[in-house]
Amino acid sequence: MDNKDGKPEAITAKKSDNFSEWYVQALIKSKFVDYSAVSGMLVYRPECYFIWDCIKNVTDDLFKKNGIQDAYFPMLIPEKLFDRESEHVEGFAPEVAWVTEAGSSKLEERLAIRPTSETIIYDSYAKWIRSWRDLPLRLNQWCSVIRWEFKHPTPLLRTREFLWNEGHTVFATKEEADSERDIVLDIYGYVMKELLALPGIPGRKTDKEKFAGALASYSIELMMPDKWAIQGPDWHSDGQNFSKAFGIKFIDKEGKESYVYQNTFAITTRIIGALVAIHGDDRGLIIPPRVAMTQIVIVPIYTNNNRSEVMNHANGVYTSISGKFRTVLDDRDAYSPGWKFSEWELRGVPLRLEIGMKEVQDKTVRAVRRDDGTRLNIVAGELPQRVQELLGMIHSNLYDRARALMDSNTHAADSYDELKQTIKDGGFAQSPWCGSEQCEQKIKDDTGAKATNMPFNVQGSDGKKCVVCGSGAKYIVNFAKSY
RNA sequence: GGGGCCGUACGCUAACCUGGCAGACUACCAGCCUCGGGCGCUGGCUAUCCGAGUUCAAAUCUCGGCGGCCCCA
Repeated sequence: MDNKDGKPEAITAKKSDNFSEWYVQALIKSKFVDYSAVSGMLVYRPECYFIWDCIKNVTDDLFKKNGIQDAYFPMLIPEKLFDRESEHVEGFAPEVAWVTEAGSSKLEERLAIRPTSETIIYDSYAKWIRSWRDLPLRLNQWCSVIRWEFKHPTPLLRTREFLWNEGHTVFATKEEADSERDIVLDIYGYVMKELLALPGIPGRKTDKEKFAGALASYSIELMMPDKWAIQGPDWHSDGQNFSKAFGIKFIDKEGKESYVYQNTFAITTRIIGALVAIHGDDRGLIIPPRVAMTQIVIVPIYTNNNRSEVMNHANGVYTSISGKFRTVLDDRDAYSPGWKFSEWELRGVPLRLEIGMKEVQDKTVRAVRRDDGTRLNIVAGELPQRVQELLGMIHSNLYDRARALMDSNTHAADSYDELKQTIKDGGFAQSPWCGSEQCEQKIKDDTGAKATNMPFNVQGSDGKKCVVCGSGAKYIVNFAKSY
């Protein structure tokens, strides 16, 4: 984008000055994703897709351990099925893409390309469930969905196609259905913290912001570097809305016919956009070690005179760690060491090992952390253990840094003035609220902030007054400008 | 719905106003190099969105199409 300084591949925008420009350059120049021929639809290149694979594998494993199995349902949904639940249709209709033709003939009934799969899945559930013995039924699918956004697309954060899991579980009773909530939210929280080094705020959505057709929605909210909120994974209690619309009913133990209670839940590729945005810096991406396709890059530093000695040492180091860590030995002759440093930093490899003649003589390697630039020399014989420690430290540091950003910009705001000031300054305002949609709407109109969720870990609305109307507060709500 | 801007190689850009061999940087390919922060050098490859018009001659002027971006409602 800018060649004048002779570094055309480097990111020219500063994250702190121009966040959105920085974000796009970081993603594209690092070869993490690319635009495709379809506006609003992305190509996930290997380092990006690797992260999705990690999220998918770990999440799926935990789903299975908790009794949720994978299945797969069609991508196309007949219009009459799609239209069956009215709130659901209203929520999604404006951005549904339709298939209307096959070859040269018009279809008799147009088919929706799934924006989400409740309707096609519940049509099957209605056929499968007859008795209390068929319950619970807990299925999940990994797929992509299409929502034809008309706002300006942003890579990973707002795209017309994205990848996700959609869990669709059904139970005989409301209690049983509700008991799934914390299991699923804990799985998502674990994946965020332990894999992606991302902190989040779990809580319940307000009725205004809940999923179309749900009784209640719960989300994990994250803070972006511009101090706006972005919604992470979510879980919805759908009650009997869909089961009544789709006729999913069973004969219970007493011989009575009743409708099932349902839940849905999802994590999407959007979280990878949040990961890039939150961890990256002016040099490029910083990928947390557990999801980095390349965890360690070895850069040998040699001239024609000492190439074999240096490569000898570098190969030894590679052999000693490559079985245990995802390691690349960058022995490309065509690039200078400095060029390689910049390249791997741009791509976010968490740990770099430099090996030149000094290290050959000392039998050491020079390690450079991507997260904070720390350099240290490591004795070659201690490598696997030391590298293991360093990767762990990098993960913790990334998490702590993101946590500090979020915590230091989250404020209790018990008055309307405090709320307005917090939103104006940028950040999360946690304020008492009476529960009325008018008060919620007024906050949105006055400040541009919306209710992200009502955090589980913030109690104490007792005795407090709604910041808008002054009547008794029922909830503490996390208000923020939101993606 | 209304208004504006812009389409030159992988990318970024010059030439456009005032018509005359489409130039630089980068990438890419081949080779060299003294290669510790995008090192330096030699050689090579690739482009005027599509169509029509005006003209001896069109990237340049005119018209139409297609595509992209921005602003307003």
